[in-house]
Amino acid sequence: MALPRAQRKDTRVSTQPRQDAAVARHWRTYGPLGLHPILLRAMEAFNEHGYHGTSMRDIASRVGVTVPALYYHYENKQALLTTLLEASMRDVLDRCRAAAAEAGDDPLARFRAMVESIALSMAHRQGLAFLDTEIRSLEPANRARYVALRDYLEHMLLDTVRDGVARGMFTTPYPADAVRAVLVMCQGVANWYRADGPLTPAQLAERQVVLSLGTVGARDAA
Amino acid sequence: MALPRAQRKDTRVSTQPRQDAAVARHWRTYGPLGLHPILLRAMEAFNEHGYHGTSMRDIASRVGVTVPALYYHYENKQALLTTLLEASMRDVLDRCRAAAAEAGDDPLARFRAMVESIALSMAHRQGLAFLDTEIRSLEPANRARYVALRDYLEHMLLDTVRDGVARGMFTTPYPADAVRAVLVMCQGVANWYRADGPLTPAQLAERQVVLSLGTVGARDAA
DNA sequence: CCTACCGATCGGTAGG
DNA sequence: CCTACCGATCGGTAGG
Repeated sequence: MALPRAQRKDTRVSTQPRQDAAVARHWRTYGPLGLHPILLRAMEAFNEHGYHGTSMRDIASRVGVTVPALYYHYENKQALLTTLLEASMRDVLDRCRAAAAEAGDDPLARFRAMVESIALSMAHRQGLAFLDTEIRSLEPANRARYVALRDYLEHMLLDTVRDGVARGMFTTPYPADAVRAVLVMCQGVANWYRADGPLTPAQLAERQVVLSLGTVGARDAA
Repeated sequence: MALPRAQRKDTRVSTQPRQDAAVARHWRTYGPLGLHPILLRAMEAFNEHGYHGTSMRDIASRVGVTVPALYYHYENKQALLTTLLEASMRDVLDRCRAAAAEAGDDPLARFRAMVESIALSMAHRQGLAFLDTEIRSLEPANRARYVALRDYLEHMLLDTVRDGVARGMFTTPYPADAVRAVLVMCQGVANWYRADGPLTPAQLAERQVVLSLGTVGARDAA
């Protein structure tokens, strides 16, 4: 019983090579999602009907396999959701970290790069970003791990904003609230952005950067 | 069959007098919710487990009645959600309109009052505001009505921001995106605000006003 | 014995 | 408003 489980996990990892490769390249580069077909279809179903509104039978029929085939690859429905959400947040986090590292120590350049990277993630990975509304359906332990990742992102951004305030480059009297506002603004992109709309991801990201600079009270904003 | 339905509707209206009375008083005044116990418990359940994750039996047991009793008062589960969401959005809209009217024609005063009223709604009516995450579970016709109300709020705010830009009081190059950002910032309050936390609703609202002024590039922001 | 599944069905619960 | 139920479908698992 223990051996098959380990082997299943190896199967999962080996089916997601593209995503990791794309992340390793550059934070502004987005390749195909590279998700296992089961995860991809689960994501689509969760986004259309929500976690509880999606049946394993629905996911199975989208993939074109039977329900037991789903349980062969993933322990249960909860595992599908938590795998998706964690993969999503880790990707955002990795790219944001890379963007910050590339930008260097200047708070303004750092803040711009971080917000750009987050906004790009929301546009390029909208399907994953939209899943954020389902965190309530995570079991406590899974939610705790997800929230820890999200808090880490928030702290990274807050450190930069506080540094910018200390150096007189940002004027907001409420750095913590401003950071929360910036992140919720970016998250909100997942609700309305359309890839076939008038804005490219890069244009969308630039607008988010400008709006975010205003929110933290950057001197040269607007 | 037609007579009982009409009687049910009368019952619903007659059980919600307090809320309307509170709204009529002043946009900064918030009394008790005054929702029918079934709606109140349904709201709590939807917020804890989501629409599809909530069973009618769960709601019935919270109220202390049987499942068929629920169907006596409301047609089905969908009616509970759409009634809650529409009541919530109408209240926000009414208060925002009152705030705008009281503020007069100056775009800055008008924008401040509107954002304050929306933020106050999010803090005082957090349980209703949080339901916004469930709009996906509305049937098309119900969602259309809700979205129309939300769009009206957005247009009210956008008209004010555009007026402010035209008069040189706001400097944002992206009024529509800024308004969307401001509204999503306010909506985000429902996710993290705690009534037993350090901020009163009034303090929370003032912070949201300051952050929002930065987002639209108000001259005297921050 | 393994893998990658299948057809059928489990105990309970959904909205009505 | 309750008791007594329905057709169907839920998440998950049986043997092979």
